[in-house]
Amino acid sequence: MFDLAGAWDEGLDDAQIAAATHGDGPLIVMAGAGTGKTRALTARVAWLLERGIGAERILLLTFTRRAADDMLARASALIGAEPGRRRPRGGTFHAVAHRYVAAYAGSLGLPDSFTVLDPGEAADLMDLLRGQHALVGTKVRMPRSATLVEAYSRCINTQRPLREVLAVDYPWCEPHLDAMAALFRAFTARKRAGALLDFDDLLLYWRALLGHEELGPHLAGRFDHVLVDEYQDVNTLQVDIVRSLRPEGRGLTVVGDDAQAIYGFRGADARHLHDLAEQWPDTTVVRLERNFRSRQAVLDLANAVRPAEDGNRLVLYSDRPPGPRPRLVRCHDAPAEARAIADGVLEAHERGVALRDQAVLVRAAHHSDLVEIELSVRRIPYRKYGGLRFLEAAHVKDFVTTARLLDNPHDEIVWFRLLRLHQGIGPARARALVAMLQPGTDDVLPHWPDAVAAAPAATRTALSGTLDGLDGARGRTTAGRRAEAVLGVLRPLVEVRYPDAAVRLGDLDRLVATAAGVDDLQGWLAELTLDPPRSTGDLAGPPHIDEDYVVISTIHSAKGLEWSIVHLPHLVDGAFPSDMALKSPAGLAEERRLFYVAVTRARDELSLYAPLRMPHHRHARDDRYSIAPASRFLDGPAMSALEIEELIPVRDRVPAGPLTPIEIDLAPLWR
DNA sequence: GGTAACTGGGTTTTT
DNA sequence: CCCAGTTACC
Repeated sequence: MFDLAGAWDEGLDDAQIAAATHGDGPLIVMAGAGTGKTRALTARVAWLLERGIGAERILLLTFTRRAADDMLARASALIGAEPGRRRPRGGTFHAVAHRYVAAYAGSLGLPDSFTVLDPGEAADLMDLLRGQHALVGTKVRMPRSATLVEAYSRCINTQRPLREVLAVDYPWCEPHLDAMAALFRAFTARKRAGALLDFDDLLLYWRALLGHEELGPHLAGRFDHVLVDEYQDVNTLQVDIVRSLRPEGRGLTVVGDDAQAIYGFRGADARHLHDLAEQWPDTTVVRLERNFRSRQAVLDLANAVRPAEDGNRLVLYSDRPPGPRPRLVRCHDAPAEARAIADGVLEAHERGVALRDQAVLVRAAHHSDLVEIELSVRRIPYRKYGGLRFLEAAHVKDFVTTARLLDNPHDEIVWFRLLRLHQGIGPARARALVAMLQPGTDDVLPHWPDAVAAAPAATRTALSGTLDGLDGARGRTTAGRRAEAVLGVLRPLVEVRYPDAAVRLGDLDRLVATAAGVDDLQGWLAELTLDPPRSTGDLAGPPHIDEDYVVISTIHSAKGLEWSIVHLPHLVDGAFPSDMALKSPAGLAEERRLFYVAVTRARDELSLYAPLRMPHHRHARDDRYSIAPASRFLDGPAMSALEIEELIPVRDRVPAGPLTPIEIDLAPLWR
């Protein structure tokens, strides 16, 4: 049986215990960074289980799959779960939504074989349709397909009309308002017709299920408790979902920190966190301010940069010894910054700090380019998280789309992509061939010979090989074998298409290997789409115990994580804060919160880097530089929490005066 | 008419 | 480094 004293032994303090043992009324846990909210939430789940609430009557909505798994595993450990015992339901909003949409596909008018589109595929679909809506041409600037998807998604996620979204966020697109509205209508219709669901649709459909007269209360009634993590990052749709799940607020627990709201660009708004407290008068608010993670010197900086506008200002404090003040390293330029970081990593390693306990956190994925080069040169292993995703690599997309074809051969976009992989088939021929295959009809198989005959002579062998291979793959029974067969189809195409085919096929081999243990290929693909591996290394499974590497991550992907030592490069206006965000006060405020998140990842040591000379990217070709003193985050209060270190004199010297001309003779090579 | 190979300009963050 | 626009080739 659950022993509450066991939880105390883990070091819960009064505030955490108050959160864990709260009754049924709506509960908001305002949790500053590093204040042990995961422990509190875990303890709450354990406490609920101990009170006799069935595990299947608890729903845990978290921001990432990792957070959900982590919490569920810890809760199970707390109550000493015997194997086979039911675990609480949990996952990301999108993953849980997918489960419900799959279970009630029929009621939603969807076939069981519906497909989840990733944003890249959604952009491809936009591209396919834009031609019919006067959104192509070179005379005026046209929104890119990714921009179209973004704008569309923002309308959905904030439930604001397109007119308003364009006026506020995409003013330069306003001339295209009518065309975009028409395109978006066509986009929705096309998704509907092809049983294609993008990420937003998953939320829309789940919300629709919950809003249904009979089904809604039934679904909500399955749970006694709903716990939502990172509530400052929810958007309007997610708020609606939570409200439908807990209409009276009974059994609702949300955890959040408005100072860590960093997903405004995705339609999130921290105001939802405050609205909640006003919605039900009997809401209990528990504040977690005692930080278990960082030394006080790091927290002093965090408190100084914490945005002032938040209503319930949390001030973090620590019982640990203060530790060294965070350093601000002012260095000559970005290469010097990279060298300084590599120096710091090696120096700490010699002191006994494992590489895995050190991280370089960046605003944008490419900010670590030079650091990566420097680490490679010095043979310091690293792993990069965030930024370009594995799933976005062309060959992985090829694999995923082809695998989808097995169960849903009616999807024109997939055929289009697969056909274009063949040498000699471009957009025009692919379109003609897709028309011949008639993917809308019952079976595409009878049309295959026609399609092969219509293809250019040079590609017929390859094309018929592809089609036969697909047919063979459809006959395979297990997911693993099907995945293998798909790779078999793709292998010759990849070999011809990509110069670095060997590397890409290596990736696909690993992907296929992970499919071996699954029973449902389509479900596995949907999961892969919703929760893609965060770095290529993740596919290889859990890393070895003795494997050691520095972590490079975007700050967004680093949320919720911590390291002993953290390096923050590129603290220069235009880089961090990003120049894209400098235009509006709201954008700048979000950058500041992002900075707060970055600072609070550090347990013991924190170094900020401000290169003085940065290529001004608009003129990068001219080798013109802008002189940037530092980021505007480093104002008075922040500076007083910092130790300043000047690295400027360490600049590489070039011999003065004219050099002897150097001649290089390549003639011997051609003899 | 259609494809492949080249060139030059632009680049945030993620479920 | 990826995309779009252009050109050269079938």
